[in-house]
Amino acid sequence: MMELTRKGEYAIRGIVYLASRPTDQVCLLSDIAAAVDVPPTFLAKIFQQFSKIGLVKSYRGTGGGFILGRPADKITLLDVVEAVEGPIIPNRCVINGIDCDRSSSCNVHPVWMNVQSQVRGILDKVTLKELAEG
Amino acid sequence: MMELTRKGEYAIRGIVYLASRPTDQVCLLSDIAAAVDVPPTFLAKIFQQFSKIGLVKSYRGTGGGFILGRPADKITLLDVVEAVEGPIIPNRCVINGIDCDRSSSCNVHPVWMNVQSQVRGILDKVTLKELAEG
DNA sequence: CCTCAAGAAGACTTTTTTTATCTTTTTATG
DNA sequence: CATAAAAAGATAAAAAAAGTCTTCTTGAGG
Ligand code: SF4
Ligand code: SF4
Repeated sequence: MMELTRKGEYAIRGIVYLASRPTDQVCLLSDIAAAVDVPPTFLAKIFQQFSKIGLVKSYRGTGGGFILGRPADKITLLDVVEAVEGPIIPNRCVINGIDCDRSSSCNVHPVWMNVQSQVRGILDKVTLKELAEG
Repeated sequence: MMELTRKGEYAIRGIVYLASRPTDQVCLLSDIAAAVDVPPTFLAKIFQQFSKIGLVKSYRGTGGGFILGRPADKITLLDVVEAVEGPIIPNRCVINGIDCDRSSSCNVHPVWMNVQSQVRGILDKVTLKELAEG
């Protein structure tokens, strides 16, 4: 239960690697993919998602590649995970607005709310800077 | 991410309902299924899993059905979830023994260990008794 | 302006997991 | 023995995950 998909794992590996590189140096996707051992075409999709929400900045054409969209200490693991996996949802009923008809009287519901809150808290306290340096 | 499957949700609903019934009274699977709005054949499979690990006790034949395998305050939400969903695994590398070749130098690894520990902690503190009564 | 090197976008495929259902067997009751 | 119920196993449909392929767009450099 609660398992990160490969996509999520790949996403983290890729962007942590990027964070470990010199800040101003654009990185080739193919280089990142090779370094973190991820299928390049798959990682491309992931970085496209990153790019759309500004987690990374992309440059096209010759000499193009990727750099972080903001400083590594301003990007959290939660940002990365939610970018590719969607929100942290231990159960459907924690989604705002979408609740099951039992939720008002359900004693399990608050437990999932708590799980969600704790997990988000943990992931939000970890930045790419910490992950890249250690 | 981290979403409980329907099987897990059904499992919880079913056993919480069972915990809300008089302790000594065997419950028909079909009654439980109807009460918690779950496909009876699916719930049957779930309760078979419960039965195998002693979470519930089953009686076959006429007048048969299910009762809890032990007192409701001795069964935790973690017991129930892990019974049908398997262990709480935020990422492959938290499984004992099965670690990726990067795990020793990986800074993300401890984060998943922490997530696992926190989530297990939360679920393990909630008993069926609390859930059934409120 | 032409060519080449990158990423962007979208369609497509394969594999795995989830969500069931159906049939047959076993066990117990009366 | 007839009937009631759970156990077990096979099967199937649907959804999600994982990965590939092709085409398009953008930018640099000659
Ligand atoms: S029954 Fe309770 S735990 Fe399950 S989905 Fe509804 S509110 Fe959430
Ligand atoms: S790279 Fe790190 S987080 Fe990912 S599976 Fe390996 S040890 Fe775990």
